[in-house]
Amino acid sequence: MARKRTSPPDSILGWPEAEAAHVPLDRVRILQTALQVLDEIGLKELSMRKIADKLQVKTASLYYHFKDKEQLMQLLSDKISGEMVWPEASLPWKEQVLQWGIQFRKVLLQHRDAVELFNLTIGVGYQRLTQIEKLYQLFVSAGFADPQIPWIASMLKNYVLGFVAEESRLHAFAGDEDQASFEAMGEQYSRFFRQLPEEHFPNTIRLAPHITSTDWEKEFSFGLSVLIEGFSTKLPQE
Amino acid sequence: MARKRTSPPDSILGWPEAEAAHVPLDRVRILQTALQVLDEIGLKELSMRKIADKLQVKTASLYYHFKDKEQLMQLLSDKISGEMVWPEASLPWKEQVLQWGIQFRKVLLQHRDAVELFNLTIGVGYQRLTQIEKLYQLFVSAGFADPQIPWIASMLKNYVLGFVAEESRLHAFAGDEDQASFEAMGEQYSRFFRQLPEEHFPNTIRLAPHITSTDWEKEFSFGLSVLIEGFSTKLPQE
DNA sequence: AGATTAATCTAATAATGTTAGAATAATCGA
DNA sequence: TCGATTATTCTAACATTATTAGATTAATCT
Repeated sequence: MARKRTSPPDSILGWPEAEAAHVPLDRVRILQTALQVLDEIGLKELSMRKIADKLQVKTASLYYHFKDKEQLMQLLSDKISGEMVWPEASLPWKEQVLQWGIQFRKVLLQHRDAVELFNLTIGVGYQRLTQIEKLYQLFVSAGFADPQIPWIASMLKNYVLGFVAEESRLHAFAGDEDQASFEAMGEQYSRFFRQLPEEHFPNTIRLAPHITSTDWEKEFSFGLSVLIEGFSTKLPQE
Repeated sequence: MARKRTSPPDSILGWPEAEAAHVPLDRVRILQTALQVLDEIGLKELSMRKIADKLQVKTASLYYHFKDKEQLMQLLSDKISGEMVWPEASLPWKEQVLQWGIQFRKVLLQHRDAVELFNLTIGVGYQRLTQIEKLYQLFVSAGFADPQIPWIASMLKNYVLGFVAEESRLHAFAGDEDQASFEAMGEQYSRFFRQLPEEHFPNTIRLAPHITSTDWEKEFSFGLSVLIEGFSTKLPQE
């Protein structure tokens, strides 16, 4: 894994790889590998040491580039946010909301524990602010009243975050080893419901099949539709 | 803070306080004081050591009663959930949803960092399961279709969690020292918006006044109303 | 080449969750 | 009431964490 630098490899003179020995650190490169580490071992295991190790650098060096771990995580969440793809501004607003939600969910699912990271940090970075700005823009042009726009935008954002949180929580609950264990997942999960005392949780038990074998795509767009319809009722008539 | 036990205080003979020296530990008492500690110093500072200290007990003793910190936090969130007050089942379902949301938010605001605690643990405890069970019951009697009930209930729960998360996050952002610094809070908060580059965040800046001086009660019931209206559109006609 | 700044490392600190095994307290059977 | 058994709590250690001060090396500029 770690490449030795004592005896440089026999390579053509001036070949770039030769003196790529110790590339200096910078925020971008640190965040890059931090994201890699996150994807590999998850948020709970993500530590300054592990990031530094992967960079072949001592832990303390990171503190020259970041105030503390919180700032690093802050910027990490911002980097992830930067992967957002914006919906076409020409589309009707309902379609735009739909696309925004789909894209946001996609980004969150792309990186391990991304939701937890988002919930742990405040969205004051450039990318995350832009994300909200775009939402505001969307609802402004849809004709919503100014005071309600931040409320609506917040609801939409929180819906996606909450949804993906639950989605990946259940993935973890069922054991994340194989992705082929789709069967076993439903099994282990619904075993939990079966052991509940029937007299206290009649509805939970009766609805269990619908919970354990939910179609995430369907559930997600159902929720978006609920929100969009709900928003519509608050749209001022003209 | 810690009371010495070497020389018992001069007190009337047989006075109860005298031999209240070492009450044995049990889950209930530990969780009680854990909740106290949480309210005093917050989730980030909550440690096994601090809980044990308050109980005048060594840290390791807690591990006789709990598997690990996660289980303790798990049951702690469950205890908080137990403070829920359920809405009257005789009320119309829309009113019940409203009351459920209001009560849940109230409970979450009652304890420091309760939302973060809820987000960090999975809701498989008795009280939290009951909370969901009640929601299911509510939507069943309202006449919703079975497959959608878990979806709707999840949305409602996540809305309250997301809302209170944001609410208390902004409290913290503005400095939680004085509760009298309601003015200063808006000030420090809106200073943040003023320093944003105008060309990139026109909407955010224009809407800033509505964000910094939002009426939380109004915003909360607005959101509940959006959800209720949205749910209504999914109600099967009969 | 010499001096100044930038970047990284060494080494230490305080705090965390957790565990094995010793010591104590409580309980129960005779 | 004694002895043995079980239930709790403590002692003492481990490994890991984030963070910092100050020494050391590398890079840059005059």
